[in-house]
Amino acid sequence: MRGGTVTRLPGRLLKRGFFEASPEQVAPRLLGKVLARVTAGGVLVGRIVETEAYLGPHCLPPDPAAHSYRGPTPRNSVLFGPAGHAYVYAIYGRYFCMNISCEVEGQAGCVLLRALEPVAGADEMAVNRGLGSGAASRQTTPATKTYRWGPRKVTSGPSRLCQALGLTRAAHDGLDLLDAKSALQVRDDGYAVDEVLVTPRIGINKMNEAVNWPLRFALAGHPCVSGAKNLTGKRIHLR
DNA sequence: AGGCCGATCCTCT
DNA sequence: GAGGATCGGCCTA
Repeated sequence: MRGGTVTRLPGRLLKRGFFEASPEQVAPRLLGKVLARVTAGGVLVGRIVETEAYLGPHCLPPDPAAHSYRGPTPRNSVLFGPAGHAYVYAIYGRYFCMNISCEVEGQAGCVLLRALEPVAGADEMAVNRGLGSGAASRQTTPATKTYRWGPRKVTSGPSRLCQALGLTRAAHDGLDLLDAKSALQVRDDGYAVDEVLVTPRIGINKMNEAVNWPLRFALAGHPCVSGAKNLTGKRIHLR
């Protein structure tokens, strides 16, 4: 079953060391792990099915697409702190995106969460998205390939997943994701990942070399990966 | 099914 | 003062 109300957190917390590494390493390894938000009424859980790596300014060459590219600012300060913390920022005046800080304290670098698969609390997620309760389990229309409903409409996209889990900068930026008392946690429930799709990042369009860097990772063939296109790339197996 | 466009406001220069 | 790590609606077909 999927989407029912749950109060128990699945699996176990990840270790700090998991995130004290290059985002390029962390991003693919994060696939299959779960993001859990503890609310007053229960727990919203989504499996991470799509990520992107953003490299810190200490890297050579540095990553011009990263928010940390020009060094610490009030907004991105979490990125320069310890690993395993949430960096939530507002974009286009209406949306939020969520990242997880990587590297040791003092170095920036992060992983952007681009898509989840609802695991628990799917109905509440659908309501948070402004869709009807039950939208996550409602069938889509395969004939036209247009996803009017279904889990894809609920948590597929970096700002959609924030809306689904009710994540905001005010409430969640800077939270430690590896603390059992935290309202937002990343956990491992033993889900085994097979094939990983690797492509360039989405929305990085400026004329620089970083446009083509293969830093987007997704569970190959998973229906909740964002975008109907952008699915071409090499496929790898994690070692 | 794919492309374009506007919304909307915060952040940094 | 410019420009977003986006989204959804509307257009063409």
